[in-house]
Amino acid sequence: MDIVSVALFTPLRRVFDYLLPESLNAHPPRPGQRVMVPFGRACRIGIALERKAGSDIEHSRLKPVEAVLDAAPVFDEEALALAQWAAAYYQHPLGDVLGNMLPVWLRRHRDLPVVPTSRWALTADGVTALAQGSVRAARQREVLEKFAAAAGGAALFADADFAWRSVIKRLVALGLLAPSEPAPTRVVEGAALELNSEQQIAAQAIIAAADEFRAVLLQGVTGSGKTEVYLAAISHCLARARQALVLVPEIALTEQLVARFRRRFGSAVGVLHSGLGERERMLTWSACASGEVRILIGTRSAVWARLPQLGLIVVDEEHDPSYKQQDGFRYSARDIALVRAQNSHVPVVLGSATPSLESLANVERGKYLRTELRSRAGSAPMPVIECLDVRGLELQAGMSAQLLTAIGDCLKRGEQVMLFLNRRGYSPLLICRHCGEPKRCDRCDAFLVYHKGADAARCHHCDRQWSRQAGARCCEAPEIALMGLGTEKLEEAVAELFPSARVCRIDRDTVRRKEALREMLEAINAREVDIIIGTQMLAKGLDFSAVTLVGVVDADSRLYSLDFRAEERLAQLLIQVSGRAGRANLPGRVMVQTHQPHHPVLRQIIDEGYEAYAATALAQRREAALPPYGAMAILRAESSTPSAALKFLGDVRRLLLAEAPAELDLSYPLPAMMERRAGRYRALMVMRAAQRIDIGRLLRVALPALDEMAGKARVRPAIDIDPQDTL
DNA sequence: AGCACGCCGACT
DNA sequence: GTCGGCGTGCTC
Repeated sequence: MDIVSVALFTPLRRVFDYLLPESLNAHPPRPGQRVMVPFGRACRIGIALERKAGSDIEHSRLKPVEAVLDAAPVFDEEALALAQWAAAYYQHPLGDVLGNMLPVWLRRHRDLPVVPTSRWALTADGVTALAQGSVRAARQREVLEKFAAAAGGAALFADADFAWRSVIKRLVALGLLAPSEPAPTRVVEGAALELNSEQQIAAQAIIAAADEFRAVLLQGVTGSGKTEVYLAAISHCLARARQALVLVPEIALTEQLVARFRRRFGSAVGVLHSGLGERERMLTWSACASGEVRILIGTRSAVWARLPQLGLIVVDEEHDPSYKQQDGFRYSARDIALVRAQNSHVPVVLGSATPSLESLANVERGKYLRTELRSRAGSAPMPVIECLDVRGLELQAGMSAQLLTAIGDCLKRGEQVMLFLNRRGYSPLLICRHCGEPKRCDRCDAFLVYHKGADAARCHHCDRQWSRQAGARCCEAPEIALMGLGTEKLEEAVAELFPSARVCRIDRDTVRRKEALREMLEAINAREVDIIIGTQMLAKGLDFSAVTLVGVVDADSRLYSLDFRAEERLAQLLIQVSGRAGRANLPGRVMVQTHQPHHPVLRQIIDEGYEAYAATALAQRREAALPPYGAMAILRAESSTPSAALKFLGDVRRLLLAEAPAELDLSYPLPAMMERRAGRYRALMVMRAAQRIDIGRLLRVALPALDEMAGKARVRPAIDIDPQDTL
């Protein structure tokens, strides 16, 4: 009797046993290999795990494996071990963990995609046609000329250039172009910048650990040249015939970085992020697994990419909360990067101007090695942050006279201004002037936000939108007034106040289109923009060289958050934001408007800097036994009826208390910050312990009962280990 | 999660 | 009289 257990891409916390039919004896599935199995009525793709002689399931109920897919396992040993570890650590079903680790294509399609020819060369006819000028169509001629100009007549077009694709197809049909052998990816070392002494020390620290696990915290102020250190370390890694993985928090950041990496290392650079199509992701994934891609740059999910010769991992902006997946499998790519580096005995670099308190605590414990970059390129000084007390001041579109004057002065000098406001849309409140009721979303506990461009009242928490008048059922003839300030309105007001200034807004609404962000960044860097308005999206490591004034229009909203990490976030945001101001010979200025000028956090960040703030915050966390000095997990629950989630957590709490060791702290069930979201009611319960193993052990014991209770109560539970926010 | 079966409203 | 709404139950 030959049986194989198979993990399926379901949220079910178990694996399924299948019989191995004799027909598969010649090529039995290896662990990590995809298989086709009958499941319920349908046939599904799963991942073969270990072979065994028997099963707990009655033999007659076992079905046979239908087929073994692919020539080789899609998970190597390293990946399978990592999956097992992650499933145990995050208490998440193995099948779903494995599903998250694979490109969607491999979950959905039986066969691998046909690899497109991405290289073509001019044929003899093509050369002649071009020489004779017999190609009439401008686009076709343009493409042919590009090929003619390229070395060996084989130009490479970006995969995304579908417009070119169709032209090329036409030219191939005409016999002027022919597919050519794909050239091997080449690492073409471009010119490296001279590293300064700090950068050399940092790079050396990483290079020295080339064959062992070492976590290096690269702490460098904005503009101190962290990327050059990454490049130096990666160059060394490539020279040793190893692959490098670079994680970035935002898709928006990949483009700038990819361009820079491609300039230095040529075509060996691969990119993986959620903005790519299914097929594209699959191809890059394969190229990583085959070793064709030598450097992979990507967002969160790229941490799972198969890199058989992995030699270095870089986590850029390591403090960024978007490394944590916020639904489903709630893993932290930053933490996975560390585990992966450890498993593979390679160094991992955590880069940030504002390291997470976790990282600083690990430096303190001697677990991470810290190297610092203190000087900015061109020895530009860090800008001074000015705290603007706006209490009692008259504000125009949220801006004080002082800020407006500073903007005017800056524009007069021909320099760029950047304004931050963390609310998108036009106005965050639509109020009925008769009854004073704000418009609310009917599926969330949230107010609607008016978007002027779309002339719609939108909920930012689900995908709903209404017309401006609709939905106000409060009065017979509602008169809707728009209150409050969003980026859209700020943009409008700024354009009115500074009519000759060219204004550009960067937020989730304006970068929705794929190319939009790149175009805007190009316009900004070409100095075709004077005032840049945006949400925190702008703060994430985007490079602007001519900005000398940064205005934080409203720092207050973040001071009232109940989350224990809110202050850390504010500190990081302020420092990151101020890093955008001033470069080289242009001194920068940062103005932070607040109604709480004496707020201790704000004061400390402004007067003493991030390091001092971090030291204070760490002391407080230690005092309160909060992360990074204690373990935390959150048990979340969602239900479609108001009290079911809360009641469920109450029941779970009793269950856990019966099992829990005394040192475990279990909060009462709490409604989530926004209890109702997209029509679902959400509740949570915070678990804390000195050691995370205590939480893990307890959950592991309680999970079967918990899952059963959840099923009966029709509640969807979710376990969030090391939560990023407690709301 | 899928994908069924399974009982009650507006349509050819 | 059907088509179809999504409630609940199972999947080796």
